[in-house]
Amino acid sequence: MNESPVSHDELNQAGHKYDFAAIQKKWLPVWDEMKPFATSDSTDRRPRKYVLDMFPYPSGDLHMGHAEAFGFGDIVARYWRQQGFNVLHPIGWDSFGLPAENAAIKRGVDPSGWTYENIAQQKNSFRTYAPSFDWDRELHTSDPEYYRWTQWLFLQLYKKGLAYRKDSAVNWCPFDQTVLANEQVVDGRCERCGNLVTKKKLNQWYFRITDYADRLIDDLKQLEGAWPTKVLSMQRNWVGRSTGADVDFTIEGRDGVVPVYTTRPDTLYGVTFMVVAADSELAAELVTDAPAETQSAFAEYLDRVKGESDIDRLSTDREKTGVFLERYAVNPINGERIPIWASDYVLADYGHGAIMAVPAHDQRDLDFARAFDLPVRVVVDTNQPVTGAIPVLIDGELPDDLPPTDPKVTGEALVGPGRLINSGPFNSLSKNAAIAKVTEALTSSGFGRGAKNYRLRDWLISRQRYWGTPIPIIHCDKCGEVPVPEDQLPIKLPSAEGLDLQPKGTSPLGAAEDWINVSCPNCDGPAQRDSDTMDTFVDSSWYYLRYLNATSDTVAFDPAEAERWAPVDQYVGGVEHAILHLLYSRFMTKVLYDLDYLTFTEPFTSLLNQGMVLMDGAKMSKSRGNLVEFASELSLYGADALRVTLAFASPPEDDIDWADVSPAGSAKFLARAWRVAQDVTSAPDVVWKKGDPALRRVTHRFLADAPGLVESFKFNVVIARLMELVNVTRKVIDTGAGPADAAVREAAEVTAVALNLFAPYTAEDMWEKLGYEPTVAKVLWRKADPTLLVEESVTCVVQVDGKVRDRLEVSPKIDSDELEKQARASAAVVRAIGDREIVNVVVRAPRVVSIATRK
RNA sequence: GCCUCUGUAGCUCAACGGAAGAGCACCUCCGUCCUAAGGAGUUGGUUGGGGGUUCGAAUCCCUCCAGGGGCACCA
Repeated sequence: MNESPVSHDELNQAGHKYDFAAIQKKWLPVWDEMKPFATSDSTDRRPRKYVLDMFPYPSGDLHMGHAEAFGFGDIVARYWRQQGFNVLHPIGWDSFGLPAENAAIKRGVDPSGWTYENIAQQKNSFRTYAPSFDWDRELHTSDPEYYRWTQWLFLQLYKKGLAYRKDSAVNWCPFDQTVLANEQVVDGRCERCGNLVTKKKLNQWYFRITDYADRLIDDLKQLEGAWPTKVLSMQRNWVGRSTGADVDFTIEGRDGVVPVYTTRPDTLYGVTFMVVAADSELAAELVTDAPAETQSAFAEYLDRVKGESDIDRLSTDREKTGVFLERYAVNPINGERIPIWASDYVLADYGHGAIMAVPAHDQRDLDFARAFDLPVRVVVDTNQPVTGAIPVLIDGELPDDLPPTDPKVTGEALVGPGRLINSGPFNSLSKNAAIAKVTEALTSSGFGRGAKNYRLRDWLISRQRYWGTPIPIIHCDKCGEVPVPEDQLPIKLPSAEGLDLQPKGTSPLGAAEDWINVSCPNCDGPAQRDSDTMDTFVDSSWYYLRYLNATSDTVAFDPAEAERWAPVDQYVGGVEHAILHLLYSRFMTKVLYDLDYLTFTEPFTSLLNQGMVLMDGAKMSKSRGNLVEFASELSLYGADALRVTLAFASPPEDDIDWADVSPAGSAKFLARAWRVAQDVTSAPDVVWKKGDPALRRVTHRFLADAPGLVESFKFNVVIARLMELVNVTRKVIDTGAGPADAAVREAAEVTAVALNLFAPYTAEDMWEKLGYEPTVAKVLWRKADPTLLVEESVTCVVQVDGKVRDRLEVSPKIDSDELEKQARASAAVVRAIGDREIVNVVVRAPRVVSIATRK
């Protein structure tokens, strides 16, 4: 969209016109002096609200996305202050992480220097944007004063057995040369750099988040209605709980049992083969006694599987592949002998890495059975239509004796409900009853038991990089793994000077000899520090608590302060963190609850996900050439106009296309509102009651409606209503009661107070023009006068057979009988009824009378 | 493929089952040396389509269509 920007020169032509630049310059130092948003101490008796924006990674400049998100958070924070709450609204920096390190490598500078310069710059652009932050609590996760407590947290988890090391095949980004958590792999690619992720066997640190899987799902109930349903379902999906049973199979020529997990124990009689994960230890073991031919076929297959990227594995409709291991398992329920295959469609790290295959009732098993011509036995009569089979119509109708549909022929597994057949004593049971009965039978015979499984894996937190929190563990030849005593924290990062930060697969810290070599805290013998650093998501998993005691050097946070302020009442941030950050924070909160540091189990009571700011329908980026610079928009239109534009463009959770919005329009609106305040000629002590009643009604309807709209995040509607109020006030000034009317002052004051949410500079300047001292941000929201909310008359619609036939002006308090009488008396209504008989009259006073006749 | 959310004026969105409305944009007029600022006013709708429930449906139910998002060999 092409529009000429409104420069402040133009707006300022006449000298007393709205000049956003001058207003910004005027009020910033005043606010700096006042510090109106410093959180008051614990003696403050007002009720509290904790409003938190997801803290930014310091990338240098603010961009439009920041402007939007922090704008929304600020609306909420300012709103609660107006409602009489003591509001905590802090800000900090997620300042550890790869970009600093990559920039450092590229330019040969210190990651620390790069980071803190960026913070200074970004802080500066924040200043003009003027969110109502309490800067006194500013924190940086890369400060030793902060990461000392991240290390302390690690040790608490370690003591609880929730932090441990293990060898396993982990996600490895060959570009960033570091491991990644499952959550950081998106479609088989590194979520940071986009390169294909490979697998690598490494010894790594994990947090035992799977211990909390059930609670991470069950506690979501507390958040229903307060978090976006989308996020709730993403969290639920990610944890991925399923319930079923473990069934113990024996294997011929082998001691012990092989448990398999199934969600369908009811289909146990339909098992016709077993599949083990090709890359599992069990597969390797089973194949050792097989004929040489089979061994080499298996080895070849395994090579192929290992070479597959996750992208290959994830692609849909792949042909099923596998190798018969020449071994047999025994089905415990009926003693049947079934062949064992190895395949890549069974995952080594889910369940037990082996499955019982029921091809008749599982699509994947059926695909495999059809690929290798294995038997298919139907054990549940599902009576379901099968889309893959085309029934033959006889005289245009389905024959009654349609033969049972054979999945092996149709290729469609029968997954629906039904009754059991071919299942011995369980025949004729329904699917659900059979699941219970078979599980029971397995349990009592000792061949199995009910079981749950999760998609969630433990959280891999080691990173082979420099710019992160060092892991507070010392490795001693004699004593093994020794946690650093808490009084020796923080383990500070050594200077990057002289270190080769170039990614090479091992941590750069390993080369810092002075740093890495220490004496063992236990035996004083020679030992070495752990050279890995923690995933930055560990830093951000608990930062919301650090704000409560941001400067304390004795505790991570004070539980009493947490009791006072936490959990966060309103959290604001992008939906891109719907899984990662939120899951980790929820986990850490539950851990701290179990350790008795907290009295609540969910960190964020309410969550607002803002949409993205797009340009021409696409994500903004330099390479795409559609980047709208925050700084240039800021100098063109000012902070207030940008904030209004972003809040007005759409509901906050929707995306905004910058091509569709008009910051110049917002600037015009602000100028219009500002002029209203300027035009007011009455004194602050006017008597409201004497003001123009029509304007007062509009003002008080706004006062009544705005709080509900803000609380349901309908910021765009609030602004539309505010525009309406300003328009009506303008009209009263120009062609109505005039600028001296009390209602005009009242409307202007309400406008200023409401604008404080969206346009703090303009609001402050209006407030001054209206004869008050700063700051408008501390003015309480005025209560609507209920007597001004009732209309003196309402229009009642009279319908006859659903058609509007007349309208009556009636009192809002009219009773039903009187209203019906008036409606029946209406000439138009009588005409519409004619000579037909009235069969029903519905009266909803005072709005509607509906008369139905026999036709 | 499965699960979800959303379709209302050109745009962004409102409307306890009760008259389809706001803001912006557009257009016209006033204004102005010119342009802009500013002001006044008018347009604009099969509420995605079809069916049902109801005295009455944008709203509830079914179905289809179109978009967005999530999940997707997790046994």
